[in-house]
Amino acid sequence: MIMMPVSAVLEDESPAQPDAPVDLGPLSGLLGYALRRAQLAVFQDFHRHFAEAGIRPAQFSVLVVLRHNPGLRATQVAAALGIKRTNFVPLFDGLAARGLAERRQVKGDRRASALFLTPAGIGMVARLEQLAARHEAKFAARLGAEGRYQLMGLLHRLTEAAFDPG
Amino acid sequence: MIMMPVSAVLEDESPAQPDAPVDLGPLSGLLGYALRRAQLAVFQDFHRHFAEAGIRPAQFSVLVVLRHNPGLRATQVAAALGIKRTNFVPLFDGLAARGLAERRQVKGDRRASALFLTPAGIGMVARLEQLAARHEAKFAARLGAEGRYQLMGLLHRLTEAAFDPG
DNA sequence: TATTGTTATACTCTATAACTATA
DNA sequence: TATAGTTATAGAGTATAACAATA
Repeated sequence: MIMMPVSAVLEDESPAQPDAPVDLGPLSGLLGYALRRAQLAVFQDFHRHFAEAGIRPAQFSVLVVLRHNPGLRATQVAAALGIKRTNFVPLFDGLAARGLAERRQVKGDRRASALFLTPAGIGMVARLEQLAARHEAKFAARLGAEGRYQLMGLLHRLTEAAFDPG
Repeated sequence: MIMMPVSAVLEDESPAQPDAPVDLGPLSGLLGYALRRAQLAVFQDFHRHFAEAGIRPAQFSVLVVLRHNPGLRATQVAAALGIKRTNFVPLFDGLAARGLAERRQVKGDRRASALFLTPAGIGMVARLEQLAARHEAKFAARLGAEGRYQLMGLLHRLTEAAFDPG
């Protein structure tokens, strides 16, 4: 027996009932849709943890890369993170304006500059990596160590496929 | 023994070598980073498949929901897809301007309108769902049926966790 | 000629506040 | 008072084109 909420409002178009659950159709079986929703969920949690530090995901990724690769050039950082050089400029400018990072002259190539964290930037990364660890632990707890390991492996397989358009 | 590429360019800052691979540090272990890269990879493939139809992911999701739930109101569609009502307006306007969807009066509530696809919109969705099936099959082939099933399950667990901020 | 960094620009997505016309 | 839809606006993210300085 099918029970449905009664609505006296809508008539001859047989439209959806106001309180009926929405049928996502083929959307619910699409990897891209599930990935987008999961990524938004994780990034919302990221934002909750990092809002106090005033750092967004893209900024975090730049800070971490410069922490582990001091002296990289803009083009290299951008390429490693999948950011276009042209968009990297204002992103880095924001970090530089806050005194977290800086450009230094490169001897032998006056076009380029080498990018470094300032001492303040290094301190900031140390703090952020602690926040990141707690943020990550929350999801690891939800998936279990094995589930998290499986997920990382599956995601890497998808990412690698991106550069091999079959 | 540690081997590293020689660079005569940079000196007393011991900066990274120009051609050395970039160390992503803790980024490579973060679920959020892996999710973002995987989602971008899948959406790039989506774009390759759907560019000829001139449909972006958000538009596709609205069309599919209206195909399977004719007569929904804007608020319901937006909520189901995680879009703010205010941002749904121009998104739907774009579909309406192309003759793919339309607003109809609701008898009994003159504030609201019921949303429907036009015949052209229904035809478009039929075509898009075929494109989506091929797009999806590409990634299913890369993961295997079992890997894809596991991935969907893990992603759902992350998404559900979003509404339970622990 | 090619590369590095940059400016200008535009479009999408996302977010908040505030308005209107209804209910 | 509350709700449905809308407008205006602003901030991020992402995209292309074009330029100057340098290699």
